[in-house]
Amino acid sequence: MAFDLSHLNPEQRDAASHFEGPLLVLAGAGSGKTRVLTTRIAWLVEEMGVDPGSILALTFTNKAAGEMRDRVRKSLGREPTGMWIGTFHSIGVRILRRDAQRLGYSPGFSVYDADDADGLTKRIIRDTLQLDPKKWTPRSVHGAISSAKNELTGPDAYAERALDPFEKVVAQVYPLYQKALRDANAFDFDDLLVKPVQLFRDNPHVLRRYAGRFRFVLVDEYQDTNRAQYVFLRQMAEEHRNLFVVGDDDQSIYGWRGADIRNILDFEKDFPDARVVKLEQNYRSTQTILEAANRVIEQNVHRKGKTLRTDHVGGERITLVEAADEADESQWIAEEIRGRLADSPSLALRNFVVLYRTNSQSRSVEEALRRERMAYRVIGGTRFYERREVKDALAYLRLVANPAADEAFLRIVNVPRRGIGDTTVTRLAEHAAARGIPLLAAAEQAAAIDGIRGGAAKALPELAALIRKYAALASTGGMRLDVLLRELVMESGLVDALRAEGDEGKDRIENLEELVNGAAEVQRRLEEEDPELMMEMEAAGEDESARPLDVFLGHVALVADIDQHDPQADAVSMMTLHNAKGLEFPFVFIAGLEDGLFPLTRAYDEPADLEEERRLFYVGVTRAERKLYLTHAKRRRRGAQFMDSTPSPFLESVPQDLTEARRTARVLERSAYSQPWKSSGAYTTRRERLFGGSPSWKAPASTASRGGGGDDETYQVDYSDSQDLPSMRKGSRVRHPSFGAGTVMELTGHGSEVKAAIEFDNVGRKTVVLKYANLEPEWE
DNA sequence: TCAACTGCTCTTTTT
DNA sequence: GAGCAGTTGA
Repeated sequence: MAFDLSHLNPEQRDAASHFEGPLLVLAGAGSGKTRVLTTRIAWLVEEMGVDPGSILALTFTNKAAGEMRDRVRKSLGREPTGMWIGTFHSIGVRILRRDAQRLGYSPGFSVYDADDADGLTKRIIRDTLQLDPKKWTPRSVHGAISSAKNELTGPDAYAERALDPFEKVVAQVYPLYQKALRDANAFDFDDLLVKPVQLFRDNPHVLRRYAGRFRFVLVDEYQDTNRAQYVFLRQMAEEHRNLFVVGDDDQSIYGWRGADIRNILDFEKDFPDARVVKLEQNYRSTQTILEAANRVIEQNVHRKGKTLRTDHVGGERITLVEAADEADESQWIAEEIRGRLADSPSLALRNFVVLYRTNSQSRSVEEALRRERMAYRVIGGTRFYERREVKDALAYLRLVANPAADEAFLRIVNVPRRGIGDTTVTRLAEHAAARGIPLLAAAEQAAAIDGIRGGAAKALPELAALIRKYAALASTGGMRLDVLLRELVMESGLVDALRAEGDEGKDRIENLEELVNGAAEVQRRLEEEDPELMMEMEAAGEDESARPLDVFLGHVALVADIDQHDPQADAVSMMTLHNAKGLEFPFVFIAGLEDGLFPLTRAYDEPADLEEERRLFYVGVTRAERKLYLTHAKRRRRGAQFMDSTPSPFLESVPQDLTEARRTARVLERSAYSQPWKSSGAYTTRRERLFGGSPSWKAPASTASRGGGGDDETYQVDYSDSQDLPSMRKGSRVRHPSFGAGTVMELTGHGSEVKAAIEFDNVGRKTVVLKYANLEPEWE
């Protein structure tokens, strides 16, 4: 019986049943490219009798990899045993786990995250090179190194090309940085892409092993590949040439991290025997939405050029919303969702998504949804593993897995406090550097190091002994991973220290419990021999192999969404536009369509950047199946200051006959009476009542000439951002999250920098910056 | 020498 | 609010 391809249209079928040779699928948004990818995999296995173990499928996010694996499993009706499906980074880890010894690493290596990498860069700039880390910020230096690595430019080649002073500094740091990583038995994110390429280049027989095994290579979101990824693919496919890539140049939004749009534009040049299939039929959106999307992307010059078609006709108009400020905008969105739900009982919260350019925009939307008592989940933003206590616990664990991981050691050496300060650490680092040993090893000898005395001389060997003890436990495999982690956070004193922090510490302890649950999950999957995880256990080395601990840490480093594991939950989704790629929702709100925010101001410097912002907008528009809302606010707080905003120029490219314009009640009211100080809205009104009404302080006259004028400034503080900066006056009773209840004694400053001197009932007088203090009215 | 405190700066997007 | 540098008191 022939494999059934009847669920595909002719172009899709053409692509999915392509057997050998390079193929580029130029797939528009919503054209079913994921379906084509998974169908091709199933077709190869079922119809052509290809061994699943010879298929390698690469994606950019873990989410996409997980979905692809699920779909393949479903369409095969069984586990695709031996097939490798994963992100470029996770595949890199797998390869390195097996073959890192050839690069001088051991399989228990660490993966340094961005913080670790910045920290290491900083130490090199400050301590080794004795340069000023303020002048040469670790972030930008590491960014330059990262870019160089992604272009496969090594330290020597970089140094030859370094011209300006900044590049000269980078050229000094770069080789030291690479050496420090190797000494720490650690890879950074970029290494996970670059090191396999080096490995293959220097060991042709290793490449032959992989290329010989994976006869079919598939890549999703090919437009996002950078130079290193491109070379990796070329290495893998050079001989068999079965490279199947799917992408959309119009959705290239990762230029800033090295994605090279030329990889897709020049695919036919690079692979002259390549076939190209275009998928221009869109199955996702209404005609209205699609027409708008086409108009938007037409404005870009650098593109292959596709025009999406749909069989859907008509569709609801796109709603453009003008709001007074971000709180008003968020409130409007929340109420619109409520209204939609009330109109159609078949709709659920999960049918709605709010998209924005920057993570910080999520806050006001969250507040509005909370107020309306609607469930929501925020994708991205402050991730679980980025939380302080989680990073601390993981640092302990990483040190246990890899005693050479100096960044982990530095993180926890005085957490919880054990009386080890900067001076002690510096002495320790000097000792370690002189002997070429890791910090942890130096800590064992602390008592013998000049200048380390007293408490530190005792605490350091104790810490080292603790780590050694758990390292031994991890190696024998006698203790379950989750049990090990639990005991480690207890015995290290981490939990006790958090307990002493009070309410906030309680939340943090809960997060640690969550982490222990994550460890238990990995342990369980390994015990059940989950094929996906088992693959990482089979390291190539004979004497050393990966342990559950290594597998867990590898996952934590690469999998961002340990804490948002519930795709079925009925909740409104919120995420950045970058995170939205590949997803679809019936109802989509794109918030913050203001000049300077979206597109960001800095994008105006480079035409290419502006085109990338426009592609980002295009990605957002094409997420919508049924209805699209584009909202903007006339005024928004950005960082420490307020900005009057004009609508995004992107809105001009959306044809008027496809849209309807709306204004929030607050905007209407204000323009009707033109009395901006008479702000309305239930929430503000409640605040006004609570705080006794009229504003009781003014911007000092001296600031009146700044920005929009003095009146404006006062108005901003008192009303328009009342949710962030409650209106108050001398004598108001307030509650501070850590200081408790108190009475406002004095108000100084202006604009967003208003400070309040507060006499707290328990802790006395403190001065707080209103913007950050998170004060609540005290209910009495 | 260290912990606690003050004051200052910072906020694009992500593996 | 967080991270960091600089200061102060113990």
